[in-house]
Amino acid sequence: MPRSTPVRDAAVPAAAQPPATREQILAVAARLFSERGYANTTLRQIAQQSGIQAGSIYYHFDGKDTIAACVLDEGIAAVTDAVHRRLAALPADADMRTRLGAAVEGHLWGMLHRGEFTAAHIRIYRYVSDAARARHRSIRSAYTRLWDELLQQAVDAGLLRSDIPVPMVRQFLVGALNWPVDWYDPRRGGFEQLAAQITALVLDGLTTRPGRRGLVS
Amino acid sequence: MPRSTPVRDAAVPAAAQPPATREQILAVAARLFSERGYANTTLRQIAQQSGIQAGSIYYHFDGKDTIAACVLDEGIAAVTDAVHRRLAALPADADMRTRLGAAVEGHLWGMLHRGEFTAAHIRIYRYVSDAARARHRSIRSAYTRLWDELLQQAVDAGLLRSDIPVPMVRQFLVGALNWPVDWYDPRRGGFEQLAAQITALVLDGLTTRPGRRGLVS
DNA sequence: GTCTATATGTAGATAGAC
DNA sequence: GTCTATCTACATATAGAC
Repeated sequence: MPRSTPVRDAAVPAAAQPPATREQILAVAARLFSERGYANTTLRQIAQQSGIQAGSIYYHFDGKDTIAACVLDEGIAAVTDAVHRRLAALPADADMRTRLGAAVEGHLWGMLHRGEFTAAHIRIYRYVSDAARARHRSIRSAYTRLWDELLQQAVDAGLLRSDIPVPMVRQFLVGALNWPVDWYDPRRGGFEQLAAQITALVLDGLTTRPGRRGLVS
Repeated sequence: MPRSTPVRDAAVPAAAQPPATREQILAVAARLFSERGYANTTLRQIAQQSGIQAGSIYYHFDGKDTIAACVLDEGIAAVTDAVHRRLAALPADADMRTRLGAAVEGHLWGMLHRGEFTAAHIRIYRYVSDAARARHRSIRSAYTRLWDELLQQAVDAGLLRSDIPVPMVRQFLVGALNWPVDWYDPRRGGFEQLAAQITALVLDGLTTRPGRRGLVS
């Protein structure tokens, strides 16, 4: 388990601080894990790009596995927080299509806004130690449950097709939403455009449909 | 580069042969690569599960990197072959929806039928040596081109939405089709059912639509 | 074709100075 | 908090017997 983040003096603006070494290590580790894979990333590489020596890492973390656990934490938190925030910001009487769209946008926002951590999470999750993975199983299954409930409500409301089991729809949907982190390029259209396009694709499909709502562009 | 497969006596039924050591090594490697990651899989593990000693692998392959290259080959070939076969089997006057559906089913069939190799391909591609990856770039871009052409034809035919660029639709689509290998369980419904469900989801989306064609179940 | 034995490199982790 | 130096383990790959 990671050390808990030390409490900072609230009177000092956080922005004035240089990046804490611990956070620096995590950011570098996330990027290297997703670029080079978990086992193929060495503590020496992480240390070098963090501007310290390899041995110094052990002052901040118990070891490589603990670093991986923290990176996984950041990645899943970015996504779940974004989804919860967007859903909570909706008016109480928002219809199901609006709610689904908000959840989709939240997932995409979390994924792309903290791309190093979310990409690292997706790519290294299966390959970290059993201990680190076990610690995350409950977090991930809570997120899964959130989607299953949302999708079931959408089925009940008559918005979603009922000919495919909700868990399978969820696996398809969340899987599809995880890919843009691989290829999204902010220079070709901003986030809002991407979110609208992906939302249209998952909700309405690739084909044209007469009287479609929410046409993009 | 791998040695070319030795020519076998055509008079001897292939099925009567015990699995050639070389093929056995590849199959074990593909499974271990996808289960444990590339860098975290050792030649000793591959050798042990192939029933030989680590040193013996070098009679069949130049090294770990060559094994990875062969696994990548098998994975992409399984998918491209299946797609080409399904498209070629269609009558010449098949409409675009039929053609798109055939390509989707072909991709899924290739992915799931040779799951160890295709899963390994997806998971290790970014992490093998530059040399092995470079060798595959052209193969992968040919496959990408096949999809872009198919999708563009579908746009021209009025079947596919034209408000999202074809390359982005392709990235979304192929990405979405790559996930089922992570969670498909043949004990819960056969391949035909899965293919019909995934096809419906990508073509028509998650939402109900009036007068939808091709309802599943 | 497969074995044993080993050369060589480098990984994660630790100890103790500063 | 960070450094240097080092321990121990195990990886890929090679050599040569059988």
